[in-house]
Amino acid sequence: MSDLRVRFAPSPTGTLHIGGARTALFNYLLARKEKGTFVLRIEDTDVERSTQESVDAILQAMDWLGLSYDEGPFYQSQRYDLYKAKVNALLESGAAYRCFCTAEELDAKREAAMQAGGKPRYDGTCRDRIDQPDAPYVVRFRSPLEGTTTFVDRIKGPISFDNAELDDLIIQRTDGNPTYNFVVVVDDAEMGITLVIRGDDHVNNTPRQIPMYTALGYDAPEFAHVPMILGADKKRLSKRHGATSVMDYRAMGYLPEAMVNYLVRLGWSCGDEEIFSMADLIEKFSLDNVGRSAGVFNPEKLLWLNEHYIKNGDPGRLGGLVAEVLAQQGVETTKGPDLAAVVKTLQDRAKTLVEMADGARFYYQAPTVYEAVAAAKFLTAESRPVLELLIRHLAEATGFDLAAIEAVFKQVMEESGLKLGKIGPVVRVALAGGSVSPSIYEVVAVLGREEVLTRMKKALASIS
RNA sequence: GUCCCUAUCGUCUAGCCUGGCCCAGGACACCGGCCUUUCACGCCGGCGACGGGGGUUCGAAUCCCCCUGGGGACGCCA
Repeated sequence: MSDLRVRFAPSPTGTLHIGGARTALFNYLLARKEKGTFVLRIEDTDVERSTQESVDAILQAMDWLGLSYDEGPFYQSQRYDLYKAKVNALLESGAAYRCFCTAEELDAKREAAMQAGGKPRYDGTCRDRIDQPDAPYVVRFRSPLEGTTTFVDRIKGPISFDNAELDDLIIQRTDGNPTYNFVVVVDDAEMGITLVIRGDDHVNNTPRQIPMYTALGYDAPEFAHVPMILGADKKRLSKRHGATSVMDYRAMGYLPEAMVNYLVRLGWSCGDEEIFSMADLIEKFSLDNVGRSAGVFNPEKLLWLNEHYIKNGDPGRLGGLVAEVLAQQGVETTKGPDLAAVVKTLQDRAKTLVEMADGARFYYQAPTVYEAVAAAKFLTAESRPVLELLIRHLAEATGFDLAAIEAVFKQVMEESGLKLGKIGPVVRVALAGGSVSPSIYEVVAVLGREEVLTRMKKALASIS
């Protein structure tokens, strides 16, 4: 166990997105690699937008990806007493003060400042006021006016801000609830977080938070800001770029290991290596190799990785997953051929579990209608003799493994004088209902003698 | 607008810190070929980048400066 303590702190206002998942992954990986502690904290101080459904969705997504945490989930909504006490401490020490400006006044000032071409900042109206009217107020943190705040980002290197750029941010709302920039400081400190790994969009918050650690009597943690993930148009990744939720990909038939592999390589690299198992990553991951610039989310590469993991996956496990997809589509898989055997015939031709399910369906549901074009071309009077020949020999074959089946086809080819190119398509339509299927010998073997004969006879009967 | 970050093939990136091994390597995608009973897989090959301008140096993708591009932040959201 090392002293490293990291955390993932999502706000439950939606599902777990690609970007959040990567941040969580980086935290997880570093914690596991350094044998540190990974804390999960739910940032639900925005009562309006936080929902239990979102919490569940996030937890579920993390579980799917295999990102286990050591402590938590902690809910900020259950820690208000702590925040309240800290706000009061700041008020007493003078590090914070009450501000009686109304939201409307503030909006107007912000608008004006923006118009004037400046940075919209709080003008400090209540910073030094002595009277304390009996009116609604917010609490603001007294930020330093001069000097520079610098920190060394573990990914980006030294970053510094002029304190004059900062304004006094609100740490407690009119309704008494604390705000993000405050609770994040209190919690990261109270939970002993030593390294904050979070999105790039928080670099600007960092110089505002550092003085708060000091005012509260805490040591500031280290920071590592992970670059943003962009869409193909270089704009911040959002719904209009298509599926951005991790679970959307699960629904589309993606494997969690493909998602993890893709996510980690977006912004991190290890020489020329492309394929990483979670175990590899725990061994090899390092903040030193995380890039500093934003990256574009590339669904094609994710697809390729998924294809890779499907191709190399354990047939038994994949079979279970495909069965789930099929079940959702109302296809029963408990009766037909062995799922693992079915999967083996499809691993080289499916890029997703959904595609695999599409390819596997015919094994469990005999064709009720034949694909029109294929039937017109192959289920003709001309193919009757071939089907009859096949039915006879297949029924008589001593074994029914690949070798036996191949022998039967060889024999039929000889007797009919036809090449496999003529016979294969006929059998394919009869068994699978269309012109696309795995290798015909494999299909025959997996389907089994009884089912093959049934389907062939049915096809034969359809030719009239 | 102000501030912060950032910049190698269309995309993800290696190389940059510790200049020469780089007329820049890998992967995805794309294109062509081979294999082939369908669809795929696989294999082989190809296209394709150091944003621009100044420096420093015998020598720069690598170091420095400026410009430009891109992203982010500027909320009683997180």
